[in-house]
Amino acid sequence: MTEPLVWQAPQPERADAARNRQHLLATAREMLAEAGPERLTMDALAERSGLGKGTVFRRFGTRTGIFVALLDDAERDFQEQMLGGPPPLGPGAPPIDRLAAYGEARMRFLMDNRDAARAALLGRLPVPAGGLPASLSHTHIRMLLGLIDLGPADLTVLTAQLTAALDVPLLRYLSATDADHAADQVTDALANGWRDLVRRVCRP
Amino acid sequence: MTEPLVWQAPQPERADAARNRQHLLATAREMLAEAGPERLTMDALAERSGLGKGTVFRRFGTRTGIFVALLDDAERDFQEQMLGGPPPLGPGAPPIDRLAAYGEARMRFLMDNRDAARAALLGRLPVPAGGLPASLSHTHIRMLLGLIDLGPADLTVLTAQLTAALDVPLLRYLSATDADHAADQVTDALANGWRDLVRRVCRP
DNA sequence: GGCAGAAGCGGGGTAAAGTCCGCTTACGAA
DNA sequence: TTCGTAAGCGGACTTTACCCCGCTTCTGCC
Repeated sequence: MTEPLVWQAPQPERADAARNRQHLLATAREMLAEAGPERLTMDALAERSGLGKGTVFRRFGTRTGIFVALLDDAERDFQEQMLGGPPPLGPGAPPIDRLAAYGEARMRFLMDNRDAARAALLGRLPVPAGGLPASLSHTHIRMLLGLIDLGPADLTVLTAQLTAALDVPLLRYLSATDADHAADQVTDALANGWRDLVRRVCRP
Repeated sequence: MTEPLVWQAPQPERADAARNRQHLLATAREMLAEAGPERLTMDALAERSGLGKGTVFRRFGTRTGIFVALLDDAERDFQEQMLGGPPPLGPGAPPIDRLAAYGEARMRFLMDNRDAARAALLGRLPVPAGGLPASLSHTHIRMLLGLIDLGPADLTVLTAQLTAALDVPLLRYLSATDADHAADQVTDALANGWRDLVRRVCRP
């Protein structure tokens, strides 16, 4: 019996619970847009949504859990593009190109959801007991690396390294106090850097 | 006028302040060794050291600041090895070898100070306004990369990527609930992975 | 429909981070 | 030595995440 990857409510959710979850997510999104992440407190969310504090915690586990849920939600269609959309992001292109394209797409995605991304990814990560983590990003990168001929390589470690190299520089930037200043240039530089890193790592 | 890299008390510290700082650090180290990081609260540290809570915050800024200070302290002699010790860690070896050796050394260092490292690096990083960060690790890696012929490359981004690829996988492991289980094997695997990554990135 | 018991709910309670501000102390200059 | 003042100190206060547990509401089953 393994722990779930990230915190989540037990499987078969009762109808009222599901309704509340949706309501809470919608309210959270509103509050985030209106007043920024630091104003999104558990008490405020409970009050504004007309539910009890206990309920909020039951649904999301921790404050970070709210941002993770928000990001998951936004990630859903991004994920579809990734798994079944047109190349180079979707299947059909050579895996190295898909890897490069994936990095750029993920960066733009995180950038577009910067508030949630910052709070979700900087918050203390829930780590599954007894194993290495497997976020969506991690899984996808590992899958693509498996399709590339890399010679002798420890794919587990390489995946962890590349996942970190993809997310962390952007997160660092997003945490800077003036993160909105030159957002596009920075994103471009990071996307180019990712492309270059992939090329260096994967060339024969 | 730039912000300091990490939070620190204003420059010329009064004698009583310096004494208190040392006393607090020593007490913190004791508490960490005796009861683990989660028991090291600001209140507890203040009480045990016989000082006021305000003083603790004045010295370290935030809770994370204490772990950062602890780690900095431990890092001092490691740093000397790095800057002036024998090759391949110190100067004299080819920069690629130094880079590889540095990664392994840093991993062992973080592993030896895992409690402080985890708390310091997972805690919300204080990010300097208006620029990319420059931790000791970051600076050293950037310096070494500057000595290597990499062809066209954005060294700023590459440095951020490699710094992340070095620290994050280990931190993830350190955050796992059973982090002490197979510590040495994991460290070895990560060190090998780092060596391999450096080789891939830096080969002509 | 009625029932049992699990799932969900609410909101008061606790602990710990971080702030504030009036009092005290070190220390350079006269 | 004395004095002015900036630095330091302490601890009450505020805020907020997170826990607890008695009560309520679903929902599958007869």
